Amino acid sequence: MKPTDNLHKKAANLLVSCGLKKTGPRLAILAVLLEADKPMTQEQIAERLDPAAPDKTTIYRSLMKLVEHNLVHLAYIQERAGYFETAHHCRADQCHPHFTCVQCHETHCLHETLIPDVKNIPSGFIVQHRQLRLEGICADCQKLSANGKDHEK
Amino acid sequence: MKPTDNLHKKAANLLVSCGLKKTGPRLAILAVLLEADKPMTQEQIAERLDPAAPDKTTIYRSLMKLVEHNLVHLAYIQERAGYFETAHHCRADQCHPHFTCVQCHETHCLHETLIPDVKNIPSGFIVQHRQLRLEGICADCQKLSANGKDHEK
DNA sequence: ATTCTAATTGCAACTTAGTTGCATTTAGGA
DNA sequence: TCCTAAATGCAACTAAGTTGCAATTAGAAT
Repeated sequence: MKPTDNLHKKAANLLVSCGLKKTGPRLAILAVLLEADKPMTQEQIAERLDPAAPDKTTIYRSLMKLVEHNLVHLAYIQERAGYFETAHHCRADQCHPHFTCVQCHETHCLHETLIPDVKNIPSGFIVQHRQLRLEGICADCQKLSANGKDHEK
Repeated sequence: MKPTDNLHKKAANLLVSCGLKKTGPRLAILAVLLEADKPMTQEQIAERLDPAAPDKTTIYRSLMKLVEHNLVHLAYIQERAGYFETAHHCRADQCHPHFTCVQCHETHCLHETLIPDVKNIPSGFIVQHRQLRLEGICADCQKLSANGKDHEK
């Protein structure tokens, strides 16, 4: 049994549980996102699926449907491109935070990190969801700096 | 003394304090952002400055310079457009959170709300800055719902 | 005040992520 | 197997933001 089979089965279950049709593009896209377990752009998904990738329009429309049914989230936008990820380990009131390194611009999911409650919210606002982005220096870039190597762009 | 004069003076001081040239476009753009005290797009800035608005390229380049020198932040991206705001009441390690209403899609700055410290960050990551986005229902939309008026799109 | 130069501006052409309209195909219930 | 609403693919489009370059200008040097 190929590992892909598992992912497709998982993807199929997720689609069914939302009452969505199990179409080829949706299964493929969801499987890719489940396997990657990190945010991806439409383009990256297409590359991953090459040469059998669905049309770009279909990918976008599929992603929208999946977001609509809460199977996928738009995690963040970087360089004008949206990054999507599966929502299967997110809570209703928060996803995990995302950490972006200011040197190498890589973004990491902090699956284990909880977003703390926020105090002092002005009255009148009902908060349903919180999203946290962190910036700083990742381990790799710290090592590079420690080695005396400057690697500015 | 027109209120605009104050803003221009403030803007001029900020530019000088960063060693930036006091050019017409920069003064105008900064003054607009200082006056609005909320995030604006390039287009909104241009509208505000109409008919004497600088070229769109100039606005973008000015904003980039201002961001570079930490006078302005890219607060968030919505509908594929970047929203910029003055950084003059932000701390180095965090800005204020932004609250977006899921019904009317208005975004509000929560200037008084602090972003709490985050626990459980995997070792290896040095966090320099945190950014929080909140989603929920704003006071206006709560009132509308209470009045029994459905105003879905 | 005048001169000089690097920085800034404006314009036009471009890039590209994402969208729209429409004809064709298909999933899945009847 | 039939049927229909939903989904797909393609081509044309939209619009935010970028790039190259020639003309202008802020502000330091003279």
